[in-house]
Amino acid sequence: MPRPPKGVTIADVAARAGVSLSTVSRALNGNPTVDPTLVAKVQDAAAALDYTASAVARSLVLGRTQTVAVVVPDLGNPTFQAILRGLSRAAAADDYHVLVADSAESVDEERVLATATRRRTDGVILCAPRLPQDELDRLVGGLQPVVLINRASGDVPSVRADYGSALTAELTHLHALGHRRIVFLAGAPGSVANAARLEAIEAFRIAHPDTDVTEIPCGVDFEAGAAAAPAVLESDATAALAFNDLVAMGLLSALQASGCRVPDDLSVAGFDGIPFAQYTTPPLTTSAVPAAELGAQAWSRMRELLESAEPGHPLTLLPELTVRGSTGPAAGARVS
Amino acid sequence: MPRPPKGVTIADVAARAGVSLSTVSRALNGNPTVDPTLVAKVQDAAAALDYTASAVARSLVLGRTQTVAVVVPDLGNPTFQAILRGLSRAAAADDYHVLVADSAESVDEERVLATATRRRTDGVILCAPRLPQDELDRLVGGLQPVVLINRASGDVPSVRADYGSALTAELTHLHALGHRRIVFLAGAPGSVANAARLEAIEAFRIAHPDTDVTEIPCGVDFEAGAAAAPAVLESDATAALAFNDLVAMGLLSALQASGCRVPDDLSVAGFDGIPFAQYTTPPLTTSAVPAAELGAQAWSRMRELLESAEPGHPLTLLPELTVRGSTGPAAGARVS
DNA sequence: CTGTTAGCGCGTTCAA
DNA sequence: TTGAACGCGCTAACAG
Repeated sequence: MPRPPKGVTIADVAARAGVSLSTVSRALNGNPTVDPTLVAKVQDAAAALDYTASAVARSLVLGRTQTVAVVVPDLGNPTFQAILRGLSRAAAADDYHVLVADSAESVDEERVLATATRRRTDGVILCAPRLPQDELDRLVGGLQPVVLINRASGDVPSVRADYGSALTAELTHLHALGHRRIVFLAGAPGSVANAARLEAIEAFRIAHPDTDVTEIPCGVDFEAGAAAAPAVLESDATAALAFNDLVAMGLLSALQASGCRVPDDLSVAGFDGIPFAQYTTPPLTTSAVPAAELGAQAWSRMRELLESAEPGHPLTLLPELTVRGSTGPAAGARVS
Repeated sequence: MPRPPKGVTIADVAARAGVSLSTVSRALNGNPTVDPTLVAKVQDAAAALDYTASAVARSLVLGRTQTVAVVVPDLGNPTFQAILRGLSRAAAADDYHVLVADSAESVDEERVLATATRRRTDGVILCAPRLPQDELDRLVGGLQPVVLINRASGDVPSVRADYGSALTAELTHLHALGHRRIVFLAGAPGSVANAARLEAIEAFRIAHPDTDVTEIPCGVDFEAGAAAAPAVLESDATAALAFNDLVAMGLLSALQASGCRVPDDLSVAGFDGIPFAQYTTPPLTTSAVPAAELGAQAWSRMRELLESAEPGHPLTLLPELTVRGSTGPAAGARVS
């Protein structure tokens, strides 16, 4: 077997085929103004030399890399994974590549990675829940084309899930079950995802003066949820609403470990609708965020931007309330 | 605020600083043979113009992209996510970028993506469980530098989890609990991951003639596991060993839905040790594959390759048996 | 229809 | 120490 020829260039192909560089370029790029005979010759030569045009050189001359960057807060979180997956597959279908960057839930990294990855790609899709709004506004200017996920900034194309409405739906669900004292396990204080939820809670409080919704600072992962269990038990709440499913799972587990029965003693609801929420015991009531769809739509926006077509209008998807066994009638309501 | 200057080139900086292109290049790259005065001038000019050298142009002239490709079978699978996460963070720490490609569990895609992504990166880290060995052997030649995850080929650097030993440990665990009739829910027929498990099973059969281990064709996800439940129930097995945790979770759920008690009626064990396995009911006995570590080590190998240092010797990590509530004494054994 | 020429934006020789 | 010129590998404009 011939050694895989390193550094075969277009000149080598041209020499072997007995034509000029441009003819090789044209032939290989399907330019119709080339004699079919020569096309065949060129293709043969290219095949024989195992030639493929240097992507970097093409990128330089064409001014585009066929690659987009995606910045996510945590590759370990199923929600962002689903977004990335949907995005990656959609982009691949359009022959685009995806450069990923994990900001490790850090504001600094979100900022740095966005600009760093942008320099070697044609655009960046930003999922940066922690970045303060003013910084985001400032950042996106120098990043274009940009698509935002779960954020907005000026008229930058964006796709988002309506966290507020979804949380309201969950609260309403709990209220209908008779819950009047509810605790909310909050996520990262600075994040917009958390802010959206808090806003919905505030509106709910006003609409339902009979119901007491209190916040407990918590976090975004298993450990945070488990660590919050004592605080939840100490409160006199009959239902706990977690920032996301990971928190809910951690909480659920810790609660049950200390003898608390769910949903008999306490109802627990999550958020995001990760696949695993279906397999806890009891299965988790949650709001199903169509994350993969969000990713695919984000790509769609980016594609339009890259083709300098009108980007689709901002998209807002409504997560679907998914009622499962972890929520039930309020303990108090049952007694009365 | 000045418009973010598009297309500021090194010439613009040179003009503004009143020096030549080469001086700008040298100054910005920290070449010590430049007059400190000029360095300052250049830096000022660059800052004023918000200049950053084109990554593509640098890549072309330097012959390296500071980017590696990672091909994974499914971005939706927690195990590969963990690998990607560990890899991505390790690479980022060394100022490298990561291009991801999701082969969607397809052999064709594994093959195509590997070469396609290689062309725009400095190397590829391949996690391709489906690719037949001969194809893999042929492929890696033209891909170098390459690092393999959970595969081997010639003396290509690789990192892997010892699936065989881990499965043996699980079988031994079940055997010790008195199980003598065990079903194995097999994964993708062609995959090496599956082959490694089957091999371990065969060895176990020989070592334990008293135990009957039968395979049931299954799959690699929730649905496959759930769909296999009837077959598992129809068998007279007292324990089921799933290809991975996803399958185990699907199975667990379907079994319980049809009234089967785990582990009293049937023990269930998974594989991979995904975080969620801890939150099923009962919690899942499994083998914890250090996936993030695998990813980090894969990067480490790649880094050594890129620095043309001696790549570390092939690494094999042993997954740790994690016994939880889903496995218990065999129903039969308990009666006797 | 084909070949020659000129860049894409940068790093790096080679002289000065 | 600095600048001018060359080349990375390729595509596109311009002639022929």
